[in-house]
Amino acid sequence: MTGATAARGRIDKREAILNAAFTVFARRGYDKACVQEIADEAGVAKPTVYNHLTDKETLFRHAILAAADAVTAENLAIVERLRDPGDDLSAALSDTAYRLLEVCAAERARDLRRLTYAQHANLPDLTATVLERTAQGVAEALADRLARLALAGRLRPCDPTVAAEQLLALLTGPLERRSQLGARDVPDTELRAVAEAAVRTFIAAYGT
Amino acid sequence: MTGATAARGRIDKREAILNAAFTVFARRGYDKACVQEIADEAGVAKPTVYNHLTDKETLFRHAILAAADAVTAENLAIVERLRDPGDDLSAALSDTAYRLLEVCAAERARDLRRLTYAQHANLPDLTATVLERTAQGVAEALADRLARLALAGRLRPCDPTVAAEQLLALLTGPLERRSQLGARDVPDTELRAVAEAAVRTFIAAYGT
Amino acid sequence: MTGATAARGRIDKREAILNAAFTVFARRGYDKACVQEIADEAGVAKPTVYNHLTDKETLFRHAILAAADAVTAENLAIVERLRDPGDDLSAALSDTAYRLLEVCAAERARDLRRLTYAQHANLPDLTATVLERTAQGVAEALADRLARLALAGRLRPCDPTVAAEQLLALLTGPLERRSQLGARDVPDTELRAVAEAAVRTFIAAYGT
Amino acid sequence: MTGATAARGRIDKREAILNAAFTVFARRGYDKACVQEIADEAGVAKPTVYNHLTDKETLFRHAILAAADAVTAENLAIVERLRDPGDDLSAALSDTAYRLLEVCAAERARDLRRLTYAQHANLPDLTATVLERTAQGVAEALADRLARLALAGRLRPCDPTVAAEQLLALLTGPLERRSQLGARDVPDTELRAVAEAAVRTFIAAYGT
DNA sequence: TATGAATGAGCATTCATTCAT
DNA sequence: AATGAATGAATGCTCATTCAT
Repeated sequence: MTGATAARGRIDKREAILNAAFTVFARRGYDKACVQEIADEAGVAKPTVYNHLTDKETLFRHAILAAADAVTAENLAIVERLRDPGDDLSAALSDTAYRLLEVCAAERARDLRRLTYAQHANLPDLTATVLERTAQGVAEALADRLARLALAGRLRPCDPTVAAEQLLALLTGPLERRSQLGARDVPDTELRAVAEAAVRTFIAAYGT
Repeated sequence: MTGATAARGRIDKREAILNAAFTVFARRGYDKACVQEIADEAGVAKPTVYNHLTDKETLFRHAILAAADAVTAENLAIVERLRDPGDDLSAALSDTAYRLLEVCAAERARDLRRLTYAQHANLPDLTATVLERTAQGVAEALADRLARLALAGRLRPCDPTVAAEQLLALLTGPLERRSQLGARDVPDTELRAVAEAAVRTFIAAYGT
Repeated sequence: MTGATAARGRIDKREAILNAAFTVFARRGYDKACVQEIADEAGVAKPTVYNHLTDKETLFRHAILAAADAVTAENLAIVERLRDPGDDLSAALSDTAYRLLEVCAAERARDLRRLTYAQHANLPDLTATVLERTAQGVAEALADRLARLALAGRLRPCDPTVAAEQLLALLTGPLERRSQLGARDVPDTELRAVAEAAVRTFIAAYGT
Repeated sequence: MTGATAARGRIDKREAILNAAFTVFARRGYDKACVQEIADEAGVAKPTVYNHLTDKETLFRHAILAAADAVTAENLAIVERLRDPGDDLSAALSDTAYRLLEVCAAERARDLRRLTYAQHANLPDLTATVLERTAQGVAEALADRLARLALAGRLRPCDPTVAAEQLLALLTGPLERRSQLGARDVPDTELRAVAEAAVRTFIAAYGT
């Protein structure tokens, strides 16, 4: 067996632990989650968890950040598609909007949001970091796209940061209320409706 | 001592406990908050807390609901003012918007939001109840006002529920991002800017 | 039941815990002793131990100091008898010496010594305090007696501190070696022999 | 590389481990010392420690015994010098006494004493062995010298075992009290004073 | 032989909750 | 009604020890 394989095994185990941690934290919340349960979920012994991640807190931070990066990657890929919106801008935006909602409504994003939010009192810096890596990043990427569209005359001249912020608000606000902060699964049709409504309002305000 | 006075004393004590509970829960989070600290904060002995409120969970529920009702009352009062918007609709909406933001940005509302959100995994029904009593109620009240305005021809005909939802989203979404989910105090001028931007977009989409 | 009785109960429990603690610490050593075993020995629940004594370390300190005070009281009472030595000084000293050896050879004193000594690396201040309260105190009391005896012409003029120190050394040194640092019970006749030899040497050096 | 060299390397590593062990045990005490720290101190991996020494306990025993032998060798060499005391017996004894005190006051001897003593409850046989190899051996060697001196008429006829025991007691007793069981470094002048006083008393009792 | 990685067992400490007063 | 005291149940974390390489 090669050293590379062994290293791979180590990394796999670490990843397994982080995944298990996210799962369990999402299931129980930070405080009620116990390291033993995470270890069980990951199929390792408790001290192995500590060997890899020091601390319950460290474990939490890494699990959260990993999830945040995954969610962000998905969202950025979606926004990126707006680089080439085609002829029907409204349709392109609706598509983007719907896809973003899909990601946000998915379990991982909801759990991530909830867990981060919940620990704000104890781990204030984590909130900031996560926000930066998720919402902020996506908002900026979207602002970039909107700026280009405005420059191309397909949107009225505007502050692209505010425009992006508002478009995202029009998506996530209604989503949150309808999902009851993630308690309820929002059916696909409703997702689509929210996306349509958001884009309609957005175009009314920012379209040419 | 009259019976009424005694009863008053009892009620006062209960209220003191609930206030203390909200304070401590906000400070530490549900799990890290311990009943002893709440008792101390309320100036009573631990068993007294149990005498009045049975359970840590019950205590939490009541403390949260009391805060929710207080916040809602404030918000409803603000929305109510839209019943008589005066000549300048845009100005009236901006005023309403700004005042709502003020309430949402205030500590109590932020704590309420955070605490509720955080316990979603453990107390799912509480999330629903709080949502109903706060956001939902305010959204409906706002929808009522918008419906009247549309009927009066001061807004274009529209689904008032969606309109209200979107106006609120345009307020709370940007607020949350700017406050970093409540981590940072948003200065008054920024609050005003968010309100203006929201109303501008809203009027563009729904104005006549 | 009166308040006094209740308070008594509280104090009794505290004392029971301290006694149990000393017993268990003596049996297992500081680190190997576990609080659960102490609680069991005292017939209380583990948290009760913590209610009364905060900490494993605090528990240890108090248990040790209580034992130290008890041992010291015994020794001081013995030394005190030298205040009235009677006609045969040598006999009086032998009696004192033997009684001191008895105390030092007894289990409690041996355990105390061992436990204190053992934790010196971790709790250096405790060593000092215990030494002060035991050896130091007894040495001083003995020096007082010897000073009076010298003054009365029954011992040759000398530094009573050194004399006391040496007399004690002549007792404890051989005792320790013979008991193998407390491992072996030294039979009474050996105790007596050590006392005799010590006093003989002492009188040879300090007698008139 | 010759087999001998390899063997040497092996032995060196073993010695390094034993030294590291003694250092760490002295620093932390038996229970608080952890094998990892010893391995680090020795510059080897943890399993290597186990390969060489089986057990934490075995490791402890060997480390202690090695130190005991070293201390004893020093002490025996000192006592040996009494074989040729010169004209001034008192001076020769004082010199011996002072040198013995120096060794006993040194860190290694103190640590050895403390560690052995501390583990008496758990490793009773070790106490006995160490005592035999150190105090006992030295006491016997000293008794041999004293016997010869008595035979040569330079000391009064006496039981040399008791005489040796008492001389040693007059040295170590005061030393321990003054060093607070090893907590405090005893300055050289005090060491000398103790030695002088001990020899003075000894000569008074046993001189011719 | 030497080691990186994994684990079983154990322990201090905390806390919600309940009695007895 | 209010409280001081007591407790059962958990949980984070450490460490001696062992595999697999």
